[in-house]
Amino acid sequence: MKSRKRNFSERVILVVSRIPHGKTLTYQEIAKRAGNKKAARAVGNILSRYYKDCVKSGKKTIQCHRVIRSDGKVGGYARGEKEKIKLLQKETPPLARGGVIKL
DNA sequence: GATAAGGCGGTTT
DNA sequence: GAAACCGCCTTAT
Repeated sequence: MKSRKRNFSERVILVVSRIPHGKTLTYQEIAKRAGNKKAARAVGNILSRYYKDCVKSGKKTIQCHRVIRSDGKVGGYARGEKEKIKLLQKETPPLARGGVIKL
């Protein structure tokens, strides 16, 4: 939907794309940065859509696997939560030991 | 501390 | 314009 809320999805994608290597962000944090901290749910939806859209378009995919829940759980993933966890543990050597980091 | 239910915002069809 | 969907969060039991 391209209206005034277009900023939201845009922000979400931007923030997620800005996540540095080895770091993870929570949906809530992203949602908060996007404008609505309560829109964490929408964030996940947007990410999934955007990810699929990227793959479908053959463009570079975003780091959607670096996005986790506030509980420290990976949450969900279009390609499977296991893959997401694997990727996170592989590229997250320092802080997020044993689980994941927040913020 | 863990599990259950409710509510919330945004997108897509 | 309204209903359904989603990768959630928060509060309550």
